[in-house]
Amino acid sequence: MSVKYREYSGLNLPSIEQEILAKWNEQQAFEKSVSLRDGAESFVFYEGPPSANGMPGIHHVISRTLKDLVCRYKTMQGFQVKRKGGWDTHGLPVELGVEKELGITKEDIGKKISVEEYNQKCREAVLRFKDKWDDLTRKMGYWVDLNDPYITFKNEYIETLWYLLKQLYNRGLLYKSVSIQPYSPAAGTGLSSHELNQPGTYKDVKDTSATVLFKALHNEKSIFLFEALSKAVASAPTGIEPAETEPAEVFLMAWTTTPWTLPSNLGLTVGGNIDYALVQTFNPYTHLPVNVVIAKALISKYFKAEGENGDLENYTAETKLLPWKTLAEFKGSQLDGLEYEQLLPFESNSLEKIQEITPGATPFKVMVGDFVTTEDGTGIVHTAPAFGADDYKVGKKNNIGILTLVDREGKFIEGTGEFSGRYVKDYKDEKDYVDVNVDISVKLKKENRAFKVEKYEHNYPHCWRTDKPVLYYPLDAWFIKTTALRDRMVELNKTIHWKPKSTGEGRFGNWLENMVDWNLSRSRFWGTPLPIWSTEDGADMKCIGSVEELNTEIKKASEVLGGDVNKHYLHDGILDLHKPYVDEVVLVSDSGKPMHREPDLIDVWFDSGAMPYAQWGLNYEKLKAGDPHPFNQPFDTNFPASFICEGVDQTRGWFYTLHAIAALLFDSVAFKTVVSNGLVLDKNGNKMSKRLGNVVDPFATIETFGADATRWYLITNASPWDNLKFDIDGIKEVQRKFFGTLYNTYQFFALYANVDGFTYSEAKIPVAERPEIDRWIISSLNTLVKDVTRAMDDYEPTQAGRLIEDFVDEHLSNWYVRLCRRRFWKGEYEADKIAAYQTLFECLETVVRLMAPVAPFFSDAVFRNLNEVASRYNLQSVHHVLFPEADETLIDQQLEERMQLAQDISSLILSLRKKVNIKVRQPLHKVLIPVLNPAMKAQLEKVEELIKSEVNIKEVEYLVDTEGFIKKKIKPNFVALGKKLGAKMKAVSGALAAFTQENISELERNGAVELDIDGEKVSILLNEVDISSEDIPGWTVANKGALTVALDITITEDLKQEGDAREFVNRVQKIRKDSDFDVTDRITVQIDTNPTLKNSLTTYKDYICAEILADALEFSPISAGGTEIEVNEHKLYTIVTKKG
RNA sequence: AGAUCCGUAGCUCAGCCUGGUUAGAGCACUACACUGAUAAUGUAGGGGUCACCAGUUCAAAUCUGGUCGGGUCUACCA
Repeated sequence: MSVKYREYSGLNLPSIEQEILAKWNEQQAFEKSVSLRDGAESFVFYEGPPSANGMPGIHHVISRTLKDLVCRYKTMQGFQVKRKGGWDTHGLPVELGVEKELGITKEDIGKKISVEEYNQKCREAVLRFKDKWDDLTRKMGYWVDLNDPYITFKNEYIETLWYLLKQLYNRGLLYKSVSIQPYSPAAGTGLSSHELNQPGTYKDVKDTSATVLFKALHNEKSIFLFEALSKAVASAPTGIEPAETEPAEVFLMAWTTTPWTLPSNLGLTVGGNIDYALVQTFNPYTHLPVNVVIAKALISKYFKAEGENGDLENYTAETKLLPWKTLAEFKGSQLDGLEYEQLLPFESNSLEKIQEITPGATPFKVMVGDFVTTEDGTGIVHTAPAFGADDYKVGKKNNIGILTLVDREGKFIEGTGEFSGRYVKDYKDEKDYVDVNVDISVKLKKENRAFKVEKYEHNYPHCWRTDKPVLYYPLDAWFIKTTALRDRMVELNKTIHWKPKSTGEGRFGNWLENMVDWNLSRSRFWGTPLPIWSTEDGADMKCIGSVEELNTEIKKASEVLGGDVNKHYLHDGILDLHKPYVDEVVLVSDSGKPMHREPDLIDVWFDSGAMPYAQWGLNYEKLKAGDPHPFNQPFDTNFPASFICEGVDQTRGWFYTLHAIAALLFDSVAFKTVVSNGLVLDKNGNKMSKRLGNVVDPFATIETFGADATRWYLITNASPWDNLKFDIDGIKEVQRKFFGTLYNTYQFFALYANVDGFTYSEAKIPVAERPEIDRWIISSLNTLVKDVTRAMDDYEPTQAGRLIEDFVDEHLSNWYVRLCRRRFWKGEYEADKIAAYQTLFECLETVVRLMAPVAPFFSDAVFRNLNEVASRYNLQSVHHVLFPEADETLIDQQLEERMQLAQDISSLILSLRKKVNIKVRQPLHKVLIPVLNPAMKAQLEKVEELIKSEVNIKEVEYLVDTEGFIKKKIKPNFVALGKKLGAKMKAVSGALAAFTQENISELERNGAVELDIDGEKVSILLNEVDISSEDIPGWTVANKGALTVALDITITEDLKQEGDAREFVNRVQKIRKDSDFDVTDRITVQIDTNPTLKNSLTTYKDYICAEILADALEFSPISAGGTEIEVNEHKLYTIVTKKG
């Protein structure tokens, strides 16, 4: 075994990581970190499965670092943390990738290429970059079980999904219904939201928009409108006579950018709280008098202000300015239920037809909907349930039926009059395409049913493949009735610990409140098939919940139906649960009819949301026993998750599907804590994208700067949930500042510990017996442990990391080591030195354990180096030991405070030295520190020695309050006084500012003072003010807060000589170093005669010799070969030689 | 359009929950020092209307409301 601490020749993080990786591999460090905790309490972690059909990016590094550090931390706290990896393998991105690669489109599948071949291609493509991912996982130090991951395309996985779906089905939570989905008539296919979000699909187009007039029926629902009308007419001095032949008409005005949907109109929707007005005016096309209902806020869009109350009587076709007049105002809710005349009646949309499709439907009425705005249009929304999701929803609620007068090719069906057979948009690139929307508008104009027709430019989605406008179309789909359990899901969500909180309450909470049923259907090829078989008339259905069940049903169907039915699946049963095989299977209904599979696949998000169960697979014994959790072990100890973590973009993705399935089927949360991290942007705050060329290659970053520096940077630079502007310079800074400093500290320790043979073999010196500074750093260290633990427990790794950084840099390196350097290289190997070694060792070892979760490599390297010599643990890796626990008895608040005082005072003295230009090497006689109270003096006395040596001062003199000598200032303590005084604060503050030195002294003597504020007596206590010294007349002083120091800058002859001596020592040390002498080499020194310096050097001969490891100083003339040095402006030659 | 996060020095971020009177670090820049840890370190300097507006309060970077700008998610609508 090595007895020396390893020393490095320079800090090379990547190479250290290589070494550690090799060790982990060879020693099975990860596996051991799990098996060492056998029998311990589990901390359950779920790995959100990435899709391995694309390259990993730097943004994957951040969430995986978070996952990893939490798991490592919990392991170090004694929990057992199993981390099963997983791969998301189904879904559109995979399919699109394969289509692109093969140069085919969806329509070609099943034609140019068989479904079987196509799916085979998908299966191959999906793990294409698995090696790259595994490589990144290893190199970034992410510990996750890669040997036995769950893979969503495996039969066992799909089978569990089927089991879950069947549970939903049995509970009536899985149902088939029509939904309005984006649909491309040109391509003949529905589009997923993903496809709709392809770049460039939304385009600005000019469409014919029409504001049309729906004629209100005159009955009790609308009576208030007609009454308002007749009242207005009656009160008018010369009203327009409602002619007998032409009864007054009231129109509801609605706007549409898709006039082709008008024949399918079945309702009008208004906002309940929106104000509407009944306006008397004329139709600008027919010039007939009309009375229209429109949202009050939108009147100005249709009528000019100058036309208000215009001359309605003398209006003619030639009148330029349309006169108008508000007759009545009312809320939208008053319009609810109002009926109107059908706008464009044809044979295909007669009431009989409508009720044939939807029995009992009551169309052509006004409804109230919350989606109505007064942004544009008229505030009355033309509602055609087939062609808009909102329309469908509100229509269904009000039972107005549904009409789909356009077929899947995008043309009007037969029975729509002159429009029959015409395409609603130019889907076929026809040469002489005439826009049917224009024709519809013209027809309406002629019929006095259009008020305004114009071209309207808006943003509309287009099919990314055909470039043709999408339309929203009703398609059959299977849904999970998530809304049935909405309240429970909201309730369960309240028990989840969200980081950050707002994502859970806001983004996720609101999402739950407004949740709609989950549309599971996807009409694609590569995915989990819906395990539902139905008869042709849809009367009988069967949902399959396991492979065994399917095989049984396969046999049964074959027996009942006979013939060739299922003949390929009789022997071995079904071997692959994907298309096309499942589609070949025919089952039989209880009534003996053949059943075919419902053609849909399910949403991939169901795949990943079901991973808590499917990752373990279905257990048949438990299933047969009727276990409510029939999954393989270790499911029971691994549900729900203690912790999961993914990007915020998963809030409505994975987080939601996990939550929904767990709530729906198991009345449980799926995870107790969830951390959602923000995005990684480039250094300018732009999203990284291949297109912009600003993506950061994680491999290159890790290879150049090391995984630890990268991880540390990602974690400490910003809170995980804030977006991170990724800047390479930031990593460089981390590397230099944090790892560099820590490395130096370790290197320093190793250097001297090796010289002295310190192996931590001596008995531990009780902390109480160690010097003040040791007790201080140990107190700070324990405070650090306490704070880091708190931060980590609260899932605030950013804070934890920053705390560690501050400790290493400010306390350990720049104060403890700096002040203690002498203790390591001077003197004998005895108590004080051993205490120093033990202290520094303990600090290093603890720091390394604290940082291990975030920086797993470097921490392990240092830990191993320390432990190989000291053998304090019988464990190989820092990741196997326990996380440090703070020892409260070692925390001394007073001590930490006074050390802060010492640091502040030293810094003040250094600034004074700088001001008067006296270097630190020149000793000074004394420093004066006014003390405001005995406690402060007691504190200072304890750190006096440290201050003296740090700033090279002989004596500290404390100035107690001798009146007049110290000038004091007084300031109200706002926190204390504010509460007491409230509004009088300003006056008191003014009064205190005017205090004289006598006033202050009086307050200090009596402990209180009475002030007269606006005739009121106010008593101010000593502890309600802050008194500080500000000046010592006749001295150069420096202040910081309540602290003041004054420096005696007289340099006596004696001090001067000592200064020379020190300067000389410094020069010789430099020579030693330049000559590459070992720190322990003894030397001889020859000095050229120099009268001024000889005196100084002789006086301090002993001191000098001790410092530079010389036996004597020899003064004799040097003729040649000497080194010229400069000691306080005196030039001097010297020869330094190694002895022996 | 809705939800949410963010806006503090040239850059990266603390401080905000729990309001308190000189708003802090680090990086970068400039000058000086220190040097047996040296690709480190210290001291000093410049640099801020705490995005904007209004309110609450004796007191607002901090609390409330609104506006603007940026990001993300969801939706896409007559």
